[in-house]
Amino acid sequence: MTTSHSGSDYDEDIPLSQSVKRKAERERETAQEIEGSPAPGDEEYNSDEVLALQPKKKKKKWIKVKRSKSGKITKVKSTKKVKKEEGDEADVPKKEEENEEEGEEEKYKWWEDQNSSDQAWTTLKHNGVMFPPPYQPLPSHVKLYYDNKPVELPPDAEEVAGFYAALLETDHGKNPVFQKNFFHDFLQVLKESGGTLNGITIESFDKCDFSKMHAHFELLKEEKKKLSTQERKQLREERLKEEEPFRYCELNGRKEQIGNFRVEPPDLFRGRGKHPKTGKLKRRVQPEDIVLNIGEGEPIPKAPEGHHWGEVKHDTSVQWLAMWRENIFNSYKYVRLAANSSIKGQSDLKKFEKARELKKHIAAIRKDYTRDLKSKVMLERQKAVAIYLIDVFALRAGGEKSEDEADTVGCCSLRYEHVTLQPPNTVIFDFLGKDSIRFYQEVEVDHQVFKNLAIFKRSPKQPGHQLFDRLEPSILNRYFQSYMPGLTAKVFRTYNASQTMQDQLDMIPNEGTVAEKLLRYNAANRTVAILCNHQRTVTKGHAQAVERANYRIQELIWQRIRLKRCLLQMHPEMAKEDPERFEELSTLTKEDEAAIHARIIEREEDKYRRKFARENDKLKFEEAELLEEKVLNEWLQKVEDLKQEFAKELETGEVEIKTKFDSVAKIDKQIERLTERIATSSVQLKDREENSEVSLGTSKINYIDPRLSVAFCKRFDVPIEKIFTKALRQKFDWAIESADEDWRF
DNA sequence: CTCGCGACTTAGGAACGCTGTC
DNA sequence: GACAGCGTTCCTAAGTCGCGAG
Repeated sequence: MTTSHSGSDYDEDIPLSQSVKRKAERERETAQEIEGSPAPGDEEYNSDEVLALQPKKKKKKWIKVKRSKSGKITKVKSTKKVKKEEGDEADVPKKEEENEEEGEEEKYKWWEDQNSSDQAWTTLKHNGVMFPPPYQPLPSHVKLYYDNKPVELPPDAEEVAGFYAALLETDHGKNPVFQKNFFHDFLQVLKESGGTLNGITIESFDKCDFSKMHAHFELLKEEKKKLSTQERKQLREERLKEEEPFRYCELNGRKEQIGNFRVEPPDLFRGRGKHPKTGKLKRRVQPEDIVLNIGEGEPIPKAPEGHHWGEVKHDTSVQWLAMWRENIFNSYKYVRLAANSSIKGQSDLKKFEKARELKKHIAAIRKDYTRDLKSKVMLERQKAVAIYLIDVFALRAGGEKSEDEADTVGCCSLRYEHVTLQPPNTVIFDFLGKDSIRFYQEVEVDHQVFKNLAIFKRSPKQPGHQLFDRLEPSILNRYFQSYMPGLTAKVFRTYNASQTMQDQLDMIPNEGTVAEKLLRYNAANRTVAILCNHQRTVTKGHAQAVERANYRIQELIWQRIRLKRCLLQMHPEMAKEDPERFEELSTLTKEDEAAIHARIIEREEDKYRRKFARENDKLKFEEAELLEEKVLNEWLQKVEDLKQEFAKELETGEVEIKTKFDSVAKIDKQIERLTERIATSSVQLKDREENSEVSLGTSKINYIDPRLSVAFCKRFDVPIEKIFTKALRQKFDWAIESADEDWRF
């Protein structure tokens, strides 16, 4: 926390408990001019609010000018209510064939229970955690080279070097910060394990050659890729069997899945964005580091041979089964239940019910912040603008961050340089949010918001300074509680996401094929994802994939044109009878057609060459006689024939009519088929492109009330499997079973 | 009464493995 | 029958926010 450091004391912010008075004050205020420079009234907050400007770096990196003390609100314990969604009118007939969830045991419908306990659990039984395998030293011919000389590393140091070598060619491996942090920790471990075994002293990262180690890991990867389906299955089964005891626990007497039962293996920390600590060694977790949480009186799982647990406790107020402290931030890691567990489901349901509750208050909140945009008290104005941003642009709260984390921001931590103002009321947001994902938006905002942002940026503030120098999430959240218990900044994201989804789904007409409905559902989903700024990086091959898909569509159109040419060849009079139908013939230029031919030829040749290589590979492996070059040439001759045919076709404009398509009826049918394929391919491509930078999953999993999707499926007769994967169906079982087609957010 | 810590949700990318297409 | 391309699952980092120790 930054403490008050300049001489001046700032205005006493009015405690919330006096909001009535605040209101009276505001009512005296007259409506302000909007356009042009801020009207005098806009600036009528106390003038002693001089902004402190000396960059004051304590723990915090960014200048916070003043922290205000606001009055406290009596906290209201959130009333827990288990929502009762009856409405299961036994009208779920088509679900019967869904037998994938092995329904051996009676399913526990926790959402039908009146559960109001504040304990996380009453009984809990589990087998502890699964440790990663111990380090396997590399074969003796695989070494790190230093100054071109092979280095004998003690296993502990070799392991760390290996972590880096594996990443050598990745973005992490090439990142200087990553390299520096890794190298520092590597030397540390090397020192701890007594230095190299062949007298080499390692001092300089640049003299280290990890390429041999890297090549070794690549080789392993290749081998793994080559495994046959059988071998894979075998390995999988072995793994599953080994995991079995750790996968499940007994919670309140019922078997439930555990989420991350595996202890995180040692590795180099891969921080996201410009992370100061990226590349540091994440050390191996020992049983002694682990705290188990388990029911009183239950058998304590055995720690691995020669080890013991750090601690065993019986805390029924928390959800975790085990935890340990990691060494990068000295923070905790927890082993908890899977997403499909009753505990997680309950929290989820509660979250959405809380968001729905906000519906009842949102009008008042909006009215109040609109009014407070003109408050005379700086804190109030900042609050109003911040809430506006959270409400309208779905920003996160934005808590303070320390120096040793990536520089990312949310609403309260926005800085001068993140917001650009373009009169009359356009704002450009440009900052890195959670996970260093860029938030870039040019938007028009409320005029008063615009004016206020200008005030918040006014000199002497400059880049590096906090926009909301008096705000922190806790202030906002405390204020939110006055509207509704449990209301916090993040509830707005849930509320706005689900409400948006509801609105979008309402606009979908109940018509068309399942595929069409799905497309529209995804479009709605996408609107939400965009609202929440859920992005993904386009995959490496994306541009190429799009190009290829476009080619495919072009080729389908070309095929259709050819068929139409056949029609005309057989019945020239058709051109006059239905000129529209043959319009597209003239849209294809000779150059385009030649290009299409060339592509097809190339692809065909490629195909045969690859086939040849593949079969010979196989034969070689079987030590059988290899195919002769002659075979390949025969295949290629086929392609050559095709090429000739194309060339002739291009020259004469005549298509050779195949017996397959020798009647009008046959051709018509084929044209119809092609037309269909062209349509679906085009739609799919468009959808894919629009999705290439948007991640739909995050909002589906965390923000959109699943009951919306369930209701949509029931109302529109879309199988739920089309929308929820198996894992999601398990996670949202409560929603699938409780929401009917009329359910509304 | 504060604030640092503890516990929880939310997040994107890597790894995995299935499937539709030729 | 191979295999690219894709969706799904796994992994763990990075947020939010309440609460209790001092």
